[in-house]
Amino acid sequence: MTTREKLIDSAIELLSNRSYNSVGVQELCERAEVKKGSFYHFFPSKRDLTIVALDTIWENFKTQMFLPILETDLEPADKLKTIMEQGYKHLVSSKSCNGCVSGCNIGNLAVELSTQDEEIRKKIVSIFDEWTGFIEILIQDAISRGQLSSKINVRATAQALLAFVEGTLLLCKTYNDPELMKNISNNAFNILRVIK
Amino acid sequence: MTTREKLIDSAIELLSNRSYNSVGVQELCERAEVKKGSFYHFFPSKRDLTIVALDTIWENFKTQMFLPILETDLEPADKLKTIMEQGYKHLVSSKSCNGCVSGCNIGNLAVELSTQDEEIRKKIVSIFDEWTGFIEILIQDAISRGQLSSKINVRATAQALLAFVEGTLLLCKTYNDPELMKNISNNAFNILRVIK
DNA sequence: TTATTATTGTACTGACTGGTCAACTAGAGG
DNA sequence: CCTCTAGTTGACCAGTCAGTACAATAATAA
Repeated sequence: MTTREKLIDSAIELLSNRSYNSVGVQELCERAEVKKGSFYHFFPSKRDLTIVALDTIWENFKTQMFLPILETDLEPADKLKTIMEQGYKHLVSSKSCNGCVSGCNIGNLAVELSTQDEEIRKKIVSIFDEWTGFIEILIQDAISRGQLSSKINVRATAQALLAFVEGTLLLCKTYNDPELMKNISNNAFNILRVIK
Repeated sequence: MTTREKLIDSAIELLSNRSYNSVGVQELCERAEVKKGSFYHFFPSKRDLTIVALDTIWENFKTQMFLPILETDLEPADKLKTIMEQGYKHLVSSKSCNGCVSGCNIGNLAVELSTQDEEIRKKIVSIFDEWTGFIEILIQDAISRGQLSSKINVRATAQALLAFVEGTLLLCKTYNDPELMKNISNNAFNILRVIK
């Protein structure tokens, strides 16, 4: 593994379990077993490493878990269910590994930095846009199967789903309990009847 | 206003728009026009002030916006709609005031600190528990009016709603756009048909 | 009045922050 | 052999961090 890769890995690991402002360049380097000078040889700043880490996190999530599920021939609803199940498993393993539920790595940075770092905010927006785009395809699929009205606002519905997922991860992190995810997603469909 | 109150106000203001780790004790004191010595006379640590600020934020939200709506004689669904509308207005005014959507002050601290400060995490859990409790009452009301099946898991449904609200605020903050809240909540009811 | 307590002000600590820099090493191409 | 370059190193900034020490002052009570 190259020095650059070691730094990215270190950033993903540390930022996943802690926060941007609580992780220092020094610690980033120590975990990567790299000297500070090397850090600034490969990345102009901590923020730049974070942006690359963000891209890597999203790329990994997309190619290793999200897309493989979307490319199956499951029903749209079952795809969603599978995604939630995979998310649950991820939370369980992350908790057993480091003692706490870390939630969504991307959402975490979004919350912490959106009002403070415009560049990182924009990067996360582009990730959320792409994410929403995939959900839109899924919803379009449901529409073409006659499971959803063709009159709905596809984009807003996809965003609502993403919001629901992010919010669920936020609660799991706060309660430090992956089981919440099961309960919440099993009862999510009741929301509709309350809202409308 | 007492020195103590000035410090709490300052904490609420700064923590609402930024993050815990990016706000220092010195800045907290400057905004409150209070010297550091006074800070540590009234609060043993930055964390303790944060916990008091968290309590105050929740108390204000509860008594000034949440409870007044719950105590009207609106239908449960209309109460929820009103809460979302009020939330939207709050986002709009916060954005016009300081240029960015700050999301949920409580959720923000939850995300940043849940894996790092057990005391603050527990405080937020107790707030979310209370919040969920009020939503449960609302759902029970809907059940007793025959608008929801009595077989549903009331607590998990309430948590799902809270997750949805928190996730929506997270997206609004990331996109720095209050309008998302309108679109998302208007299309939330489509989620159900996708999920189930 | 005096004694006591609550509050404020100033100066400071040691550790840590993100970031810079000049010196150095290893290896490739000629 | 020399030279060039990418990579590496550790010392070193200036500034900030949360928190402390303690004297000076204000308010209160006896």
